[in-house]
Amino acid sequence: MTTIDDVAKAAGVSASTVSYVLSGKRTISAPTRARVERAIEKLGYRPHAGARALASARTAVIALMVPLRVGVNVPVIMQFVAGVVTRARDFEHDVLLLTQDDVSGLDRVTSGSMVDALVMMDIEADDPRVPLVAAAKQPTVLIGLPQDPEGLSCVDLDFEAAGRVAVRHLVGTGHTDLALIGSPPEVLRRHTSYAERLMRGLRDQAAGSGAAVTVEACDSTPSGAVQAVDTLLDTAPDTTGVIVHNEAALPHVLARLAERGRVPGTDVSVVAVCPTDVALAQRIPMTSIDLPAEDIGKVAVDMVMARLGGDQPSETRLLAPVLTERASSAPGPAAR
Amino acid sequence: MTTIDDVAKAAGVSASTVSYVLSGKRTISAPTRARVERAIEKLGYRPHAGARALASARTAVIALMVPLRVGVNVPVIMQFVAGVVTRARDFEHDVLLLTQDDVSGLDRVTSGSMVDALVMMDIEADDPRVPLVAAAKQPTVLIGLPQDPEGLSCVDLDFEAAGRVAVRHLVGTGHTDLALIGSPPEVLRRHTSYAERLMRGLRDQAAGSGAAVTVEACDSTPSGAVQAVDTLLDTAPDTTGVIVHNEAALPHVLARLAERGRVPGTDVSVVAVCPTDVALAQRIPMTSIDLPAEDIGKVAVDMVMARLGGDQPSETRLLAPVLTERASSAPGPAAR
DNA sequence: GTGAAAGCGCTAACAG
DNA sequence: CTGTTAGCGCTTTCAC
Repeated sequence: MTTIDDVAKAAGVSASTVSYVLSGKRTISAPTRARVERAIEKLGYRPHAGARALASARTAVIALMVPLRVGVNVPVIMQFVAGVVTRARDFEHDVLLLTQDDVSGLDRVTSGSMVDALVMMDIEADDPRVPLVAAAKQPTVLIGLPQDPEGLSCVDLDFEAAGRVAVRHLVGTGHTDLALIGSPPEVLRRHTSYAERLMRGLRDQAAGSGAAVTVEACDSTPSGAVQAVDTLLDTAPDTTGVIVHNEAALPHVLARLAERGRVPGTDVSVVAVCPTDVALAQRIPMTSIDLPAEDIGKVAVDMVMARLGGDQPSETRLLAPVLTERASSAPGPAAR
Repeated sequence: MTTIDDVAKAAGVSASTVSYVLSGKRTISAPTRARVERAIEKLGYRPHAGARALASARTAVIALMVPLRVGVNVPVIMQFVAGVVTRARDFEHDVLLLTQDDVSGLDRVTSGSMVDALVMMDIEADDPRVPLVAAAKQPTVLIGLPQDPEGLSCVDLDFEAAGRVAVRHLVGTGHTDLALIGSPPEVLRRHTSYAERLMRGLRDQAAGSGAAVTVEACDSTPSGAVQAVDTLLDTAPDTTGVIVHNEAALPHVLARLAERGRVPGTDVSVVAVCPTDVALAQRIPMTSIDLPAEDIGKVAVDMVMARLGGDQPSETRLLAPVLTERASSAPGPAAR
C-alpha cells in the first residue's frame, strides 16, 4: 500500500505538502504541485479513508436510511435513492445504506463516526427515529414530515397543495363527485404524514368548491385495487373524478374502472399522484401530479451538505406540485 | 466524544483490556469484563470506526454495486439488495452503496480501504469492472456470470437449468409449440449472461424433446409487451406454451394474450421466471420458476465473508431452479 | 511557500 | 490474565 510518505519522498517534499496539495487548503507553488501530482499519479496513491477520518473527523460518507421491506412503491423509493446517491457524489460523498428496521444502525453510524450526515426516508408522524437523530452530532434531513421535527430539516412534496391542485383540476373540468383511492390501510394506520396531508388538501378544496369527496384506502395489490374500486362504485356510484395515490395499484384501478363501465379518460377523469414515468407507463398516459422523487432526494442532500458547512438553521422545504394533463382526463357532467 | 481511554479509566483497566473485551480476542476474567462492560454502558461508548479501520485494517463495511438506472426490474433489484444488507448485518457489517455507472467508485473504495469486500450485481459477459475488482486487495463476489471470472467468485440462479425445467414442464403437459418472451433488446445486446443462459437451456431441452421454440425480445413497457405478443402470434400462431422472463412486461403480456384470444391458464400455458411474490401479484397466480433474489444476495455475502476469513479458493454457485405450478398452467394440444 | 511534529482513537505485538 | 507501547496514515497547528 502506498502512503502519503511514499508520495512525499518520491516528490521530494514533506507529507504535509502532499496533504495540502490534495486538500487545497494552502497555496502551493506551481512546480511543487506539479511534482506532487506526478508522484501521486505514478504511484497510484489513494489516501486511506480511515486515517483521514481519524485525523480530520470527516468521513466523506452520508448514511441513507431506506424502507427496504414494504414491497409497495419500491420503484419510487429507488428514485429517491438514485437522487441521493448522485447528488452525494457531486459533493464527493459516498452513501452508506441503512434499512428502516435497523434502528440501532442510527446509533452505530452516528456514535461510531461512520458518517458525516444522515438522510432518512419514509418518516411517520410520530417516528421513534426522529429523537434519536435529533440528538446525534451529525446533521440530518428527513424526507417526509414528522409531527415534531425537533429542529431537524425536512423535504417533501407539498401533498396538501397537491390535493388542492387535483381537486381544482377536476372541478374545473366539470366534476363534482370526487374520490381518492389512496394508500394501503397500514400506511394510514402508521400516520405517514403524506397521506394525511393529501387528504387534508383534498377535503379543504372540495369543501370550498362544493364538491363531494369519498376516500378509499387501497391495498397495493391487484385484488386490493379491485376491491377499492368496487367499494367506491357501490358507495358513491356517481363518482366521475378519481384521484389515485398508489403507484402499485394504479394499473389495476384503471383496469377495474374500465371493467365496471367507467373507462378512464372517457367516462371518468383520473388524476394520479406519482412519478411521471409511472404515469406514462400506464395503458393510457395519465394526467398526474408529479412526485419528483429523484429531485427530493437531491434536495435532501443539498440541505444536509449546507448544514455540514456552517451552522445554518434548519428548515422545511415543501416542493410545489405540478399537474400535467394527459389522456386520463375527461370533461365531467357539469361540462357536457 | 468518549474514547477507549475514558472507558479504561472508568473501569480501572488499560485501554487494551477494553479493546480485548470488545473483540473477544483474549480471555478476560469475569469481574474485569463486568467492570468494563458497565463502564462502556454507562459512558455510552462506541469505538471510532476510522480509528479502528486504521489500526486493524478492517472497516466492517462491504461495498454493493447496484444498477440504479431506472430500468424496470427495480423491485427485483431491491430484493437482492435486501438480501445483501440483512446478511451483511448478520456478520456485523454495513453496506456502502455504489452505483453501476460509477466505475471509478470501485477504485475509490478499494484503494482507499473504505471497504473489506465487494458484491457486484448485474454482471455482463464482458464486464469492464471485472478486471478492476479482480486486481483489488478486497475479495469480491459477482451476482451473475462474466465470460471470464478471473478468479472471482460468482452466484446466480442456474438459468440454463431453468430453461430446461420450463420446457420440460410445458412439454410434459402437452405443449410442443413454445415461445420465450424475454429481456429487452438492450439487455441482450449487452450480453447479460442470464438471458443467454436461459435461451441455451430452453433450446437444448426443446431440441431434445422435439418441441419448437420461438424467441421474442420484449421491451419492459406496456407497448413493448403488446408488440412482443403480437409479433409472436403472427410468427408462430400455434404457440400454446409461453415462458416469460421480464417482470415488468409480465402483466401486459398476460393482458395482451387474453385480448388476442389466448387466455392464460386456459388456452395457453404461461411459465414466468421471476420472484414468487411477482408471480403471485398477477391477475392469476402464475406458474413460475422462482428467482430467489433475496437468497442470492445472502449467498453472495456468505461467500464474500468466507473469503474474508481464510484464503478459500473462489467458486461459482448456481442455485437450482424450482418450478411451482399455479393457475397459469393449462394442458396443451397433445394432452387434450 | 514549505517542514516538523503532535496527535486523532484504536489494535496488537511484546512483556510480564 | 493484564498492562505497556508502538504504530496504523493522515491532518493540522506551529515554526520558519
